[in-house]
Amino acid sequence: MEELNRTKDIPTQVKDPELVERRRRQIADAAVQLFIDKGFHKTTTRQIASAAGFSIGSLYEYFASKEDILYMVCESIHAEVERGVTMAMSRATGGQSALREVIREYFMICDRMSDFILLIYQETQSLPSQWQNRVLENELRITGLFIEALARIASTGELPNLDESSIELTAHNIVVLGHMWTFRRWFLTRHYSTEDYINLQTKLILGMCSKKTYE
Amino acid sequence: MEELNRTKDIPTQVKDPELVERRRRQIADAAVQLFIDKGFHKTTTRQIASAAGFSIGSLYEYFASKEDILYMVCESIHAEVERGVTMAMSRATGGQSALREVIREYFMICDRMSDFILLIYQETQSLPSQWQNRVLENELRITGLFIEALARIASTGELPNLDESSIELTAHNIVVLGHMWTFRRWFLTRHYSTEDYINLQTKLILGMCSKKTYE
DNA sequence: ATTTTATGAACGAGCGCTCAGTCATAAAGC
DNA sequence: GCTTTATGACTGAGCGCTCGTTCATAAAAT
Repeated sequence: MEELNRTKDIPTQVKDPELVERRRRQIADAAVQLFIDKGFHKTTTRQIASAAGFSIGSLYEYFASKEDILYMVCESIHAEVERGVTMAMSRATGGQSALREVIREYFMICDRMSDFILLIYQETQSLPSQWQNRVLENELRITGLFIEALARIASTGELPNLDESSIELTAHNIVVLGHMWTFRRWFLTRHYSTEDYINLQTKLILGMCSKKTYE
Repeated sequence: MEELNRTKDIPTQVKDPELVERRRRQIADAAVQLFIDKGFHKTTTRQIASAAGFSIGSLYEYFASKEDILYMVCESIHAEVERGVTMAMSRATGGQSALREVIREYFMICDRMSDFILLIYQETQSLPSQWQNRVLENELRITGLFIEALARIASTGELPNLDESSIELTAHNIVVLGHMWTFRRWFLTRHYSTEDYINLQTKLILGMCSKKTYE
């Protein structure tokens, strides 16, 4: 889980910035697991402090509120997802199969980060609204990566019947169908392996993009 | 919002069953709005009672716990969605365009019930686990309606290249892409009207179902 | 010696839930 | 018909407790 510049905005009492970053990461790593296991509201600040290996007092040297901790957790999660997607895209070769590869990598990230992504779905609403917006912006930025990738592929002449609007919506669809693997996991894993899911969804998504439509 | 037989399982002190039903509906209607506005955890039992026009004491004559109220709210929401989908399906004519119609009706339901569907995504985790399972079963039953509908259409020879697995996953996709309109509303409404969204998604989903695939 | 960081007891607001009591209505007794 | 008793829906002050947060103090670092 990675520290972000964004978290500069969270106020602290402590002077040494390097220490702040180290401790915050320590706290966030402890908190995220508790949030996943019990939810934000049922996790107490004392539990977070002790899981991170500090006193409750110290915790409040590094964060001004419990919600700040949640915010940092959400930021870290999105940062990791974004990092993964960006890497996958820079690795991907061009053309039609680039899309397959990117989808595969993205779905693998969703698989690996299931619990974390689910947490964002469930607890974003618990954030103060200015931070809710930040989290939604993150979601949008990640979707934007897919829009760019699709546009790049479309500009090479593949995906002939996708206009701009369709490209944008398809990007959202891909992102959300990745999330679907996380929030319908309880059911989907009974019927599909990760591989099956990726292959089948890839087939369906490519069907979305690359053919004549009924009008 | 509709009362369900399912809620028989919720215990009560009150003898008259008709009164129980009336009062519970009254409480649920008040509670759902509070839950949507402030979330389950930030809504207090006193607020629910007073919004329903009772004392806190009475509230506990009809429900044994705050979580019971959330459970009933979730059940009512799913009941209404299921009712809508079932009606749409019985109305739908046969053939290719039946799918279009059903998707349209379902997406309209999602539009109308946005806040409610979002609530289920956010607060199902706050339920005791046996009731969580009930809610997930509801979600599955609704998906099942789409599986049946797709199977019916496929059996007429339309949708040639959908095997059983693809039909099932496509049903999940349709359900979730309807939900997407609710949980990405903050962004999607900036770019698409409800009509645009339905038309574009319908085009993309039909693309999923009805064409040769790349292998 | 002074500044910075760490501690955990203490605080008090707020929570879900209870329960002794009220009161309108209905049944029973006369 | 009138009085008494029984019923059960309804009330709300208050209990017991948990929680996020603070702050006086100690320890460590410089």
